Amino acid sequence: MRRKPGTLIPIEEDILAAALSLRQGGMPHFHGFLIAKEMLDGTDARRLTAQGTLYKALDRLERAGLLERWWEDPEIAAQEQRPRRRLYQVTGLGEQALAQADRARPVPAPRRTERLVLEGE
Amino acid sequence: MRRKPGTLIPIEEDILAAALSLRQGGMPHFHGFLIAKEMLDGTDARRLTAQGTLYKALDRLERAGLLERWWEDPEIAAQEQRPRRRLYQVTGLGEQALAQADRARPVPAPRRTERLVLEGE
DNA sequence: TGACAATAGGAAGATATCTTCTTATACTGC
DNA sequence: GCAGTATAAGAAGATATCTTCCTATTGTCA
Repeated sequence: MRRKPGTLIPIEEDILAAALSLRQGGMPHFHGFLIAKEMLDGTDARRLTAQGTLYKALDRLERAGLLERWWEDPEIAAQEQRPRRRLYQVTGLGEQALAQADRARPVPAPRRTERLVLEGE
Repeated sequence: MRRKPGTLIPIEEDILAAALSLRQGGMPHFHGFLIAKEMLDGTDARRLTAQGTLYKALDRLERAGLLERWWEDPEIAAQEQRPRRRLYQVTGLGEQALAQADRARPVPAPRRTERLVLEGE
């Protein structure tokens, strides 16, 4: 789906928001798998399939300069007996972009974290 | 399924045989995923599922001293952008055990690499 | 021979990342 | 408003290893 240049699409906003929320929780950086779980936690768990979607979004955000990324020291992964992680951090530009997106959509259509109470509930 | 102590079961023979065949082909050691593909190549491809079966067999062989294993240098895995591998090598004991199993079963029931020609083929 | 115990087999999923291919959708320009 | 295009979404699979849980099978002993 074509995108208006300079705008964020929902999954990108979600990633940035989740990342900042993690940072406030004391996690200075994150990795793809973690953010995937984080993003699925609150919301309707659309399977952890579609990981391609997430990793591609991370790619875009990195290329746009909204995220920085680097590989974790492979020794650490080896010590912890798991595949190595790629670590990400929101840049200043990323924070700005999210703030701007929030301003642009001040009273949005119901957010994923909210829900309408439908009749019959 | 209970096993008579000191004997090899088919999957274990297959692993040792495949490993020795690889060694003769110039590969001094192997990793689980490789041997899995190797073993499935000639035979009826029972899906690469049941990897648990293979890794558990590798575990047994290692514990029995028929295989040695060690982790590949994590730097190499990182350089090649893939998960790290656990490397295996058949020990002298392993070779002996395979030879003995072959002697014990000189004209075996049709091997996986052979097949009977059934009527209608 | 029949029951039981021990162990192997297999399915499924966790841990991570990334690629390819097809489908769906949003934007843009006419 | 509609057609066409660019791009995102999603499914699926590759790369590796390992765990858990349930089922099937085999050997042993009574």
